[in-house]
Amino acid sequence: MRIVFCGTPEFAVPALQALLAAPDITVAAVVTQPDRPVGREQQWTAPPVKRVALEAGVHVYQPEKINSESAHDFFRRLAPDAVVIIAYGKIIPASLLSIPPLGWINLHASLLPKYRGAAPIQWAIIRGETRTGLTTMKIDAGLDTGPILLQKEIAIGPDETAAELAVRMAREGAPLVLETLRKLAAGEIVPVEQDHEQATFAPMLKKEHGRINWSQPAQQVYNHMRGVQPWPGAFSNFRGKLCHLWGRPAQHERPVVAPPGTLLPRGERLWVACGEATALELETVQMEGRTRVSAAEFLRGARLRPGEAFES
RNA sequence: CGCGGGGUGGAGCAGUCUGGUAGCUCGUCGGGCUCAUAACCCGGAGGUCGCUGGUUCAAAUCCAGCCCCCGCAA
Repeated sequence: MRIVFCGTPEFAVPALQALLAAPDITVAAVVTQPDRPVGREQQWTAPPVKRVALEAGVHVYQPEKINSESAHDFFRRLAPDAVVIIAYGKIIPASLLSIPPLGWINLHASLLPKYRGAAPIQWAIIRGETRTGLTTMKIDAGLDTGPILLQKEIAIGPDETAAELAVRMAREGAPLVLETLRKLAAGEIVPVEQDHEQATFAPMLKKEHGRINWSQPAQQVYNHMRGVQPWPGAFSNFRGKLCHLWGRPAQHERPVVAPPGTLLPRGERLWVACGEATALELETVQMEGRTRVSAAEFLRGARLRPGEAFES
């Protein structure tokens, strides 16, 4: 089977590697986002998928616009049996979707129709889910609305972060993609229309999604912290400065009597009052312009006044 | 030249604007105290204040250049 692979970040890498290693599959080309300047120094950086493709000696195509005449020519000329698209980062126009006979096969990191959109892993954790899953589907004109091919459930660990879960799901998704392609080619899969009534959405995270809401119970604050790793990270404001925080729900028998956001030193340890009389224990703190330090180190330098609180 | 914060004994910070003997919390070492504690008390060691140059009677502090770290933005 001849395929074209479209993908960009680390999440797409395991599936690409599996496809490259599969004896019955030929990766005719890899399509990925253009190199972009990254980081404070604005260094031009190739997407992870591109690096893997180049190592494997596969042709790489990085169009600025996927909805262009040259992109259409590219796909028509290669004439793949199927296109595998994983976290590519652009909406594919319908005129391209009809080119491969087996269609465009997408790996999505949720049990569709739940968590449609760009950040399904993050939102599943933020919402406190204990299980999620992987779905392969045929791309159609909508956003993650295509018919389902295969699904696999994945348990979410109680302390797992979005970054950790993403690595795990990318790895588990690779064989699922292979299985989907093979069974689809063999006619062993009947695509199942999604139950659109049940759909929920997982929009791309923005910076402000990282801001902590201290009026939520500690467990919810913790779920939020886990879900926004590694970006945008969970943060609040302290003494007028942005402050990235890592922690976990505090163990306590008595209700915590302090307004949400109040910093509560307990010797070398540091709690923050949350909603419903709960508290979160901070493990590490990173004030803007400073390096990340333990709660104990933060306390030594901060000289907290009684009743001081995170501003929001 | 994208914007901004920072580099001070082993750790985290204050001091820099308003130059004038290097400070706080902790650790460490020695001693003491206590049934006990988020323990406490006394004493000691440990610093080229990122680097280079300049201004000055005098620079952690003012000026210039360089190195490194971080937040934002992309």
